[in-house]
Amino acid sequence: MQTKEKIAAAVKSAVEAAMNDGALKFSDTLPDVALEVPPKKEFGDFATNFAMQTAKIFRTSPKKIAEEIKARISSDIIERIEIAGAGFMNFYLRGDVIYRELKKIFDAGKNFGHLPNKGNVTIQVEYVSANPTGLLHVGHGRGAAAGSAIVNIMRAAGYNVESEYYINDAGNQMDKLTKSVNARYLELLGEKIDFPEDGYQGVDIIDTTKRIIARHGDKFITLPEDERLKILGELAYVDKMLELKDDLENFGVEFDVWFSERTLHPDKINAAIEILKSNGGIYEKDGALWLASSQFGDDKDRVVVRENGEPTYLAADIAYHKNKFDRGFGELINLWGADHHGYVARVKAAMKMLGYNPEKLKIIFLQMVSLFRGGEAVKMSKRAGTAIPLRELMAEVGTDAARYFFLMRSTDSQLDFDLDLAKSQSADNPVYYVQYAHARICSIFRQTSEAGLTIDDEPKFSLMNSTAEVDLINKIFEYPDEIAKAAEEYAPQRIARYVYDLASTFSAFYRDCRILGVEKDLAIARLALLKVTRHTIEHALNLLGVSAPERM
RNA sequence: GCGGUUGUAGCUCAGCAGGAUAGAGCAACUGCCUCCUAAGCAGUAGGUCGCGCGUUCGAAUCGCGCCAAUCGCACCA
Repeated sequence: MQTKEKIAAAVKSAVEAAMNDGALKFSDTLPDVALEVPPKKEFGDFATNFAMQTAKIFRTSPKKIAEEIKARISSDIIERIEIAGAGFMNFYLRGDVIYRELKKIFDAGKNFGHLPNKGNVTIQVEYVSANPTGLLHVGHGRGAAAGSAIVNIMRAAGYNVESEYYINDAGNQMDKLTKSVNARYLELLGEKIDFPEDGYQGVDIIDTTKRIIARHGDKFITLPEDERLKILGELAYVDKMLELKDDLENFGVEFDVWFSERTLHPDKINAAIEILKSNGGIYEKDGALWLASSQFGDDKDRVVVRENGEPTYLAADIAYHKNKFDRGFGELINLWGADHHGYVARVKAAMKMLGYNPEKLKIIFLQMVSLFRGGEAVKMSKRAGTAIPLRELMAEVGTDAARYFFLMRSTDSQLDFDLDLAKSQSADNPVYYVQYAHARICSIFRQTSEAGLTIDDEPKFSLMNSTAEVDLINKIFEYPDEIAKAAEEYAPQRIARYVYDLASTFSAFYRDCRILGVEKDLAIARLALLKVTRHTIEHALNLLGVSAPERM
């Protein structure tokens, strides 16, 4: 049991004792005993506002409640309790508690940071899901970083997670890709063409076409238009998918499942539509089929099948989400660009009408990314003629900096990405700062190892009682809680922030506490603490998908 | 007009299941390398938490209204 839980349990039984004695009376349900690490050290190691929260329930002053609890509490880890402020209970732990706790973490080794399994349900996280019609841009990069970090964090927190990429490989966008590549193909082979008005203008389309020509030459030029379109479309699709997977791999992003939209056409889409038709969720009007989404919170009804018989994107999305629910996930998490928020109501309405619980579908929005260089916004890529491709960003600032910067901010804040800062190799740059702390620890290990200093199984942790040492120990204790919260809130920025704070706490330790040149038992205890610290930094950086270099 | 998100130090942002004197980094100023990486550390200064009203013993945090920024409101995705 964690220290926190032990204290909470002790408080709870004290409350029960007080009620049995008649000192406290109530007729309502009591809240949980929430323990927090107080903002100031003089407020103890842990604190709870339980007495203040229950003042109304017990119809007594918070101070009296706190006194009654304090009088009845019994715990072998609490040294003393002080009642402060408006009724806070501040707990001061017995001196040896943190060393026993540290020993547990030390013994856990690489398992520290991996929380107990949360049961058998699997949670699906779907993210990126960009159309295979162009290069991933920095907005997708933010989604890729956030999605992969959330998956990593949730797994560390003990959830079973499956990641998925939905490939929009059907419909208009693919037609546009096909027409664009066809035009470039003819153009590159010397034909005079009119580039399609709604085609993709980016150079990446020309690059794709060049690769196709390099492989297959001009042999499609003589084919009838429809046959050529069919072949070029497929070749372009394959090329675009390779390009996309390549970028993601270089960005440290992997998926368990690649789900093709084509597999939904037409049977699964029709099946979903039939169900909705039969239960009144879909009706016909003006030659089109409409989803009656306004009955379930949407602004208006939406077209599912166009007048011309083509299903809309929404039709595929309904079938897709139905399929997800049918696969039995305990929870579905989608990461969407903020510009898609208008879709939530209609998709949830459809799920409700299909008999699923829309509450199980959680949608996380990623706000926009703006790049800045020299204080100026950078909007377009000079080479690509489009939004800045992720690969250009990676080439400029590196994967580690790109990922860390994407993850520093909460997903629902717009992100100003300072390219100059991300590139700078200085303490101003948070990712370097954290990595530097890790490299420094590794350096210490190299030198202590040369000096013949080795850690044994029973380091004398209690020798470490200075502020810098105790601060670092306590900071490490916070890690499992941070993982749990980051997972619950889908908030990778918590980990980014935590590891930065940890690096900062370590830096103070580094200043005050030498290893080489101090008495051997103390040196070994400190070294053991650094082992735990190094592991924690590395573990947290891994969750973020950022490397932990041993030298810098 | 309707809806989402955001508004906290000069700048970029944490904090938001209500709680103790609102935090961090950058920028500014001041110190610190005979010492395991100065890619570092310590300190000073900097705030009507957009505005107003309300709920509460207590509001940056919850509710309502307003203002501003941004995204969206297709038989596009």
